Amino acid sequence: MGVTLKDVAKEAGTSVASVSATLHGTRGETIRVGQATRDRIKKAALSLGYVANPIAKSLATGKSRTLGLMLPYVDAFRDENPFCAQVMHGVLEEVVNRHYNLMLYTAASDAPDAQTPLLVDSRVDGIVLVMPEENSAIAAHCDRQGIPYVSVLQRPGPGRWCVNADDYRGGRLAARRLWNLGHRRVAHLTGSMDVATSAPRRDGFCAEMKELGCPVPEFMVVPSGFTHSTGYESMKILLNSPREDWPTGVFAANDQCAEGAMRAIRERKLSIPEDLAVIGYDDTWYAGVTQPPLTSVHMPISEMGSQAVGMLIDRLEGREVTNYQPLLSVHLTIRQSCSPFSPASTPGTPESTALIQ
Amino acid sequence: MGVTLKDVAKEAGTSVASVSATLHGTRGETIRVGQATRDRIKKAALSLGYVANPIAKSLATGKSRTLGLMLPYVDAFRDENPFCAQVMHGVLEEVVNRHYNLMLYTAASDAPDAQTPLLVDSRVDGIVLVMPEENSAIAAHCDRQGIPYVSVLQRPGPGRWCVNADDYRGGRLAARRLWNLGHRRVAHLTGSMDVATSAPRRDGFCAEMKELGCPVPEFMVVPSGFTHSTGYESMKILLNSPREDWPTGVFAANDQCAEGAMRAIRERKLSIPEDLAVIGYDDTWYAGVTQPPLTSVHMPISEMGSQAVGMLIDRLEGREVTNYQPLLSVHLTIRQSCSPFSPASTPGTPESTALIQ
DNA sequence: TTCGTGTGATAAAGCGCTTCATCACGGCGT
DNA sequence: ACGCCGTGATGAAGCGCTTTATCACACGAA
Repeated sequence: MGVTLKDVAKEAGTSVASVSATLHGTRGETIRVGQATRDRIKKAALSLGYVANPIAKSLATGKSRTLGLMLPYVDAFRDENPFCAQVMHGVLEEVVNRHYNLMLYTAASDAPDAQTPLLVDSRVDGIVLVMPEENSAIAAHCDRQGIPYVSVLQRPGPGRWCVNADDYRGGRLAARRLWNLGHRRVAHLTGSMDVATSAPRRDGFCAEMKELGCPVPEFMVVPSGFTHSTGYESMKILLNSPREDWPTGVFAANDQCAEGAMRAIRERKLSIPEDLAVIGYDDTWYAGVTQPPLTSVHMPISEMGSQAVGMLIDRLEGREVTNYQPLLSVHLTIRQSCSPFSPASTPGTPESTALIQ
Repeated sequence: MGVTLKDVAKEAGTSVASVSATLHGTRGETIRVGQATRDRIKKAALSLGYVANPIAKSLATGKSRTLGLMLPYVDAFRDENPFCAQVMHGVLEEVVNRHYNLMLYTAASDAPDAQTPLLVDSRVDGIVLVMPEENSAIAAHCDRQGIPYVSVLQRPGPGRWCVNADDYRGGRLAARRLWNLGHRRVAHLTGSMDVATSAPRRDGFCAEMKELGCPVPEFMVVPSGFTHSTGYESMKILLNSPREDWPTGVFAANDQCAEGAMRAIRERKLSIPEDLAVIGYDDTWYAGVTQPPLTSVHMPISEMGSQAVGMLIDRLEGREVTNYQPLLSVHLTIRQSCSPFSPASTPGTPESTALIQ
């Protein structure tokens, strides 16, 4: 266990320096090795089964070709929400593409003291922070330690590297869709206000409705959350109001929330989308398999992950990054939960099938 | 950037050795430091903001306190199946509990040559392999390099450390449930046969039905897969047979497959569970939000992840592990997709509500 | 006084790799 | 013939930490 450079050097009858230069191509000059020794070294390495020790390499170079991914909470994956998983997908993909490695960290919420962020150690060259909620402790730690990072879902700030999707526009798209289908009494189940994306989605939604001449009354904006159960509860609140106050269209915080809302709606024996249209957010695979399938604002989640990684690596390798606060665009994916026609029933409001983009 | 032991030593007016011993408690003897210097050192470290360099530590000790998690494919997270995400949850949780770190690897399917497994480098003390399909290349690489590993979902073999759930029993539970509810014409949509869990589930299912005096005819065992779409297609095949051959109960490969099957069933305007009962497998959160919610064989997925980590660390730290091929138990979680009563309709076969465990 | 012996502390040798500084050598221009 | 330079190759320092061997120094017992 553990063939070292020295072993290879001895076998090939050369020096460690030459072996190092040959096997791990030094960038260009300083060390030169002739073709003959090169071959001898390669053969020796192969026959001994040499495999480099990245730890030693890291110590010597000060770089580890490893990125960290900091997840907001330990439960990021038990969670019913595939969001983290999808960010991770993008991150992993790009990391693999670029021949980097990935370390996983979690901002353990149970130990909020100064210890925790120490997890983010010098094993990594830089880190990707998934920070739906502001957590300045970790960012501060990175700043202090001089660890470059880029955050996902954190609001832009001066000098802050962060990738976001256009939540405000997402809200507007949802509003426009409902309005186009003829809905005039619409509601919004907001995400948790601790999460940075919630407010812009709500604001975009309300702004668009207002511009369309149909402002959303305050009681139609119901605090909810990003889970199935919060969606269910919040929708029930709406449906407990007098019948004439019921919305005909609902814009939910995300897909899980929307499905929760749909459950509440079904329990009232209302049909979707005829009696009540529903729009979700995120457009994860989940939206495609609900019953009925969800119309949802599509957020390029895994792209956000890969962009973050891309920016980070570019920065680490000294390339210039012009836009370090990209705002990725969203669009609406239309399915049956909010459409003029339903698969199994009579057509709904048929006036506008106009594509929204 | 980079306060070293030496800096602290100078500041405290002592030697590096003492600082090392004080700050990173050496186990017991060899080096002794008096209380006075101890205090001085701690103060110095604090004031300089010293933080240890784990890379150097690793190089010196040969241990990294880091585990690797090898995922079967890059798309493990884009995938609609939350399985990987849940294993990961368990892994991460235990890793954090034990104060280890986690590196993420992926068996990139696009580069099946010898290069790939090199990703698993000596940065890790051991690795957890999630190997639904046999992939001996990676295992072989670990063997060769002497990297300890434990695999999840790999069939037991001599000397092989692996954690599994009792798939055979899971199949039996599903069969028993259907039988108890009076179903005599039952079908099984199998998982992909490349995946180790598929066969035992099928075998358990068929064995139980046979023992109950109701063997499953061969055409009722339909090759399917672990996705929504394969479930949909396979169910359609079943429903394309003459009406009198239709099953009254279906045991699907997993929850996604079951939901696909349910879609096919709905398209035929059959109701679930009255006309056709459906049982899923895995019992991820997904099973709870389908329409109707899925009865599903519960597999302790995240526990499998944490057990794997637990075993691995125990081994690494020289503790004795008596059972290195644990078979975790499964149970049936009953919901509406396979129950005598339906929420919105007439009772189905009311004979047996007996709990199955 | 002398010899252990326990205590506090340190110098220095690695861990496996990178890389700077240096060197030997042969060919070429003048 | 001399000095120069490009080429091939190497020794050794150093990355930040652990750990072994060693040492200095009292203090109590013989």
